[in-house]
Amino acid sequence: MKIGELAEQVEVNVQTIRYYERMQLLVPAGRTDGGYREYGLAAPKAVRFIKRAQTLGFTLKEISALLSLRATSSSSCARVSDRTETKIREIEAKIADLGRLKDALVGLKAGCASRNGGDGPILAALDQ
Amino acid sequence: MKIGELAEQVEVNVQTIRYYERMQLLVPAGRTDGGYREYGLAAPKAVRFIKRAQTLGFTLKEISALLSLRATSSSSCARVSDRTETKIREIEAKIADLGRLKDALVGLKAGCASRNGGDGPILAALDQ
DNA sequence: CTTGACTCTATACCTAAGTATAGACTGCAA
DNA sequence: TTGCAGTCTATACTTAGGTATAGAGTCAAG
Repeated sequence: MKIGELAEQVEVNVQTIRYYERMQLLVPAGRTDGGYREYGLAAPKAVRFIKRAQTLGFTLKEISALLSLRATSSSSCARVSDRTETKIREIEAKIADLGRLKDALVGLKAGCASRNGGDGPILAALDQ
Repeated sequence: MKIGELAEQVEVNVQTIRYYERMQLLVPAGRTDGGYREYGLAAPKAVRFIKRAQTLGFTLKEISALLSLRATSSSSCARVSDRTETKIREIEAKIADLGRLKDALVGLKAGCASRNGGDGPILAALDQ
């Protein structure tokens, strides 16, 4: 599939896809004789992955690192495993933070009627 | 406390704190006669909240909205409760995404030795 | 075999979130 | 009372992540 079709399918700008390529995030499967980029079936999934990961607070650089964890072929298994472990811990920390933030909001909502509403809980949610 | 002390305590640039003020995120408790900003004891907590929330994928605008949920005094309880509910759902979606991403990485790590390593699981983690 | 939609590269522009600099003021301490 | 660190406002610059435009090439349909 060509870049325009991909862009339409995942609802992003064509320029954005080319930008991701410059950032090493999404390399087309190949090029036509005329020089047009050609994308495989996994491409839409990859773009959606990037977009979702961004909403989870990962930068394009971090997403690139995440994606490169897939490339198990070359570097040693132990090294990949280490970096993966680090990422897992980061993600767990985010989940914990979000959980506390959610609890604070749930408390806020519950307390709304009962008029407690101090700013304590919400700020405290992400404290340490 | 003055702006420099606050900045040092939370390890952010003085300019950043003033920037947050322009963005309506962090208003100083008051000003000295000479016009210096003065911050209360909650200020460091508020700055750390902003920083953490950013790593969770919230923009400053969204963080501002989160913080304004505290201001229960004025607008109607029902309206606040509604917006809070929406935020809670957003956060739950993020937690779910992160959980799937984590599972994918755990699988990757486990599968490393056993040489499966297709790119399937990691891209699939954030699909739909 | 031409025309119109699409693509190419390169370059310029845009917004969010800061960061730095200039020039003036504050305020404490020697 | 002067000197120096810290602060003020205003303005300019920077980086990340795009988005738009110009000018040239590609390619399928009529």
